Amino acid sequence: MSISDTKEKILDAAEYLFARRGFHNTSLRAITSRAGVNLAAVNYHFGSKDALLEAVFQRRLVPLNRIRRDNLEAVRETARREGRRPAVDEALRAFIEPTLAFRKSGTGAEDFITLVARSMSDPEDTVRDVFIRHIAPLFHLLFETLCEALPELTPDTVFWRLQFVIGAMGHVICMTGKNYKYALPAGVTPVDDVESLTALLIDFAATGLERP
Amino acid sequence: MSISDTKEKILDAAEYLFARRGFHNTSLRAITSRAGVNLAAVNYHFGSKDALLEAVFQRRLVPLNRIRRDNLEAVRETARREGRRPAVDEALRAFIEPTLAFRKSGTGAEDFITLVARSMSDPEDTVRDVFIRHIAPLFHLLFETLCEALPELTPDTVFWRLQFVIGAMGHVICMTGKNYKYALPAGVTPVDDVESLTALLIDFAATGLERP
DNA sequence: GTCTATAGATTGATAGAC
DNA sequence: GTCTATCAATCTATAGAC
Repeated sequence: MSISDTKEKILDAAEYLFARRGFHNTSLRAITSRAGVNLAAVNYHFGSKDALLEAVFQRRLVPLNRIRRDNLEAVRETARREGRRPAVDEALRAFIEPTLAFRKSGTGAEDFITLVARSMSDPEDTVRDVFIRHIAPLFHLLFETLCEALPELTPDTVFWRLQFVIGAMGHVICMTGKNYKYALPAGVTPVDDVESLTALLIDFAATGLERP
Repeated sequence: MSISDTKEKILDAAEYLFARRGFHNTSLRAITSRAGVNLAAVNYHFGSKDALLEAVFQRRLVPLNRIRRDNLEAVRETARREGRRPAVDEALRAFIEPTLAFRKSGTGAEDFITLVARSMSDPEDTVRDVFIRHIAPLFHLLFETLCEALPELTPDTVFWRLQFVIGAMGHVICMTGKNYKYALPAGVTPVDDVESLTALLIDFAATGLERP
């Protein structure tokens, strides 16, 4: 078995279990058992459990962040070329759409995005720090773009409204995750359709952000 | 030392530590050590660690839910008497204001509301189930009130927009918690003022909910 | 690179003296 | 009700054979 094969198996199993049970509540035994590899393989290939978490984030978040960054910069560039300010809904879409799209990827990425959303409010510093470290530069770019799009608002207002949007997105990601149970009120049909939910969120968020 | 004294001490310590480190990551030894009581006291007074979590929720969530329920029913009653529909921002305020007010209570309730917000997306079923069990009836009442306030929207739309609001509120509760670190962008001043943040959230949420 | 075996520490829970 | 002492299970990490 080649090196990368075992590493990939471990990453897949860790992603699956971290998302469903949490980092601290997932043992290396559970990971290696699910991956079908030896217990000692994690420490051989990654060094420690913490380093494994970092590797799980790295594998998917680096490509995802590249997409989100390219999208955001395209929105700014287009607006600049057309001599107008970037549109709020375009900026939000550049960030939100590729994020929620993980849900319909059909690969283990579905689990990954749940892991990221949960990491945002994880009580453990270890986990939350990994999240913040990976997301901070991108969040900053989104914030700047929205400030350009909404020059009549104070940066403070834009900042907190953006936090509301981040919170809303994180929550629906958790809710639509595999092991989240909630009782739908009578008359409400479950929305399995990622595109509809994305559109609903972007409309809601843009309307709230643009309030005078 | 009386019975209730020891029980209260344990509840205070558990609340503090569960909020900051998470349920699974907090040992009974850490709790009893902080409370200044014997290790065996938790199992004597509460039966198990799970039962202790339930008691921590009970102590503060029962009174809080009574306030939120009374507020919501007052909003409906006033609207009915005046022959109009309930206002969206009034309904939101009835729910959000007493929740965020925990932050400035000066007691351990500050920690408690962080614990609740984090429980919403906790990876462990044990924790999330306690949250859902306590919040479900109240969420249902808020949902119904908003459906009355927004009869031109489908229940599906109201449901998901309300979820966005819940997510936004939970996220700012986590963010303003004691041990949450984040880098403020240049030009943004930290908002310590709970009232301002509450108003900002209600305005944002009402605007998004009322979108046609 | 993969495996077994185990060290070393921590956990929730309980038995039994006082 | 409170305490000490301890059990049995779990955990991460590593040493060393193959």
